[in-house]
Amino acid sequence: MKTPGEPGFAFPEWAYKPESSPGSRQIQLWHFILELLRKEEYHEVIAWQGDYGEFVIKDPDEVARLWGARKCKPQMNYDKLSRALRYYYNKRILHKTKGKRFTYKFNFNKLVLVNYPFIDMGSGRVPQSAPPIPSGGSHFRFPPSTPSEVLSPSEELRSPGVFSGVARRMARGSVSDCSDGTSTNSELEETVGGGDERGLGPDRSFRGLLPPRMTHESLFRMYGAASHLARPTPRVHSEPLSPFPVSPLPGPGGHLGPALSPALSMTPTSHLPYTPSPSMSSPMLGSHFSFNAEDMKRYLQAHNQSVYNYHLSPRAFLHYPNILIPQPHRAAPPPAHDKPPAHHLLHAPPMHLSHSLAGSLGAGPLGAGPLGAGLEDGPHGQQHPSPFKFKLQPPPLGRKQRDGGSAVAAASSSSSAHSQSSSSGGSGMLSDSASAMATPKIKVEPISDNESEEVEVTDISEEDEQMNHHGNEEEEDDEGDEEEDDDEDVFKTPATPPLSAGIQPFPLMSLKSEPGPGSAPISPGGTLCIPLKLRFKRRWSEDQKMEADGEREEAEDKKVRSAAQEDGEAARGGAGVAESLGVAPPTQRRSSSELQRATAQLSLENSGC
DNA sequence: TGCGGAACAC
DNA sequence: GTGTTCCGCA
Repeated sequence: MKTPGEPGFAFPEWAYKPESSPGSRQIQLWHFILELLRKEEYHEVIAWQGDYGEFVIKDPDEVARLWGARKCKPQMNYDKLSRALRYYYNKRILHKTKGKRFTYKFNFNKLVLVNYPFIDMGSGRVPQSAPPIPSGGSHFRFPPSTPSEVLSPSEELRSPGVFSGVARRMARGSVSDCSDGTSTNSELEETVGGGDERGLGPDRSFRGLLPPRMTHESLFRMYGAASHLARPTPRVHSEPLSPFPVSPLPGPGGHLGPALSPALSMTPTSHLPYTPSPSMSSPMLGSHFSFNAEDMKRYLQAHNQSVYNYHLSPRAFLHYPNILIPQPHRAAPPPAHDKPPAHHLLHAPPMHLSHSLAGSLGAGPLGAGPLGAGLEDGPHGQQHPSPFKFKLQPPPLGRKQRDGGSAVAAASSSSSAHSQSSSSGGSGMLSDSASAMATPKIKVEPISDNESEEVEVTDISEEDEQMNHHGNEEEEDDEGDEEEDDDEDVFKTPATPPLSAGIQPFPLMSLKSEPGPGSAPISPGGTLCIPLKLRFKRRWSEDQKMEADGEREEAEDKKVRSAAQEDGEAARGGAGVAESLGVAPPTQRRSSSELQRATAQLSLENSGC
């Protein structure tokens, strides 16, 4: 098992390999696409459109030409390029937006989140349409931290600074290789600008980031800009929208920021077993972020949404806990609208987060489920905390699969539901159970293909959400997404189902309901907050355990579930809060010191709440 | 217009 | 492993 924290932590390799993958000759098509998308110059040729990472190739021939130039393939044409794009379907890097000509959509799960969190899809300048966040409706941009930002995911991730460098490389390098490419190159380069490569760590660093290990610093670096954002930073391009990039947490939140994106990345990769959260937390905790709660929340929301939107794995959500958004109340759902706007990211209603969190909390270890649901809200506003199911994504399906997939998807969804219901009776339980379920199953390995498991998880959540939401986010996309999901396959983990039932839309509810108290060192202050923390701890601990012991996981899950159920009951009773939870099983106990610390901090902070 | 298999190059 | 090229199919 790899833990996120571990160096070996695995993300799909392709995630790291941006330009540098050998086979790719330094630049991969999708990177190239992103590059073009972020450049205003190419907006006429290719531009973001619609939601989430959806983009349209306005001038296929030109895009092909540019790509060919970069790759020194004069013969390149759209037919060929499109073939390459189609291969991404399987990798889930992209999918075709059905019904829209020349329109594709990035699966940020894997890509963006992982790789490009910082990237601003629409370059900062050009808001083009940054890939809008689905739920939010608004488009979010990736935060371009800087011009350089772009980059290849891998490097980017690795080192914050790096990514800029990478971008450069991409720009330059990619194009530069060929004389032909020059045109492209030049442009790209311009955007890229800089030259600082910080070539920091290689992929590994990236990996490291995710996990607890990720150093805050690194994160900050990565998000540096973002961090700034939080504060009045200059850079922030408008990114407010972009979930990841920017906000991540600005300065104080740096942790978050990093965490988030990393988390995302992690999730996407899915590699992270639940650990992420813990890991995240630990770091975060250590640094304790000082962030504005609101901003954080918003950010988180956005993040969650994005995650959700992008089909990130539920795990991504886990991170949120760290974030901690004390706010229980979820207000209205930050509709897409809200989020969309630049500020929104920051401002975005925490709802989702809290809400999601709550759900997750209540749900169980996996925040994901709830989170996902929460994320989704965007459009609707609240969404139900639909239980998301974890699906393990199987390798991308080809069309064939898709075909079958539609049916399958339905089935899966249904099945997932079943599993959930069956598995956990309780609402909250689901998440937990799911998480538990998931965890064990989940492999941390990097896998692209293997992703199935890891990614799957993420996807699953997505699917679940989608399933639940269905039209919400992507209408058009939905199909695609669903397909993807379907394709991905889903393993459903039992968790989700209950959530819907159990999970309460309102974060508060969930919070209260959640058990927590017993276990964790709760801080006096906000009981609610504390519970959450506890919850997180539990989750984390659980995750960890799970990772550690697959078997135990189940047991724990059960316990948790029971606890959750209890919690729910308690909540109902009114008392709530965790006490009932005291049950919090061993997992809590186990919760790593980090977690505890984190929770403690959180609690403290929250108490303020 | 889009998909995906297959062979092949790097 | 990634992408290119070619091709047949819908």
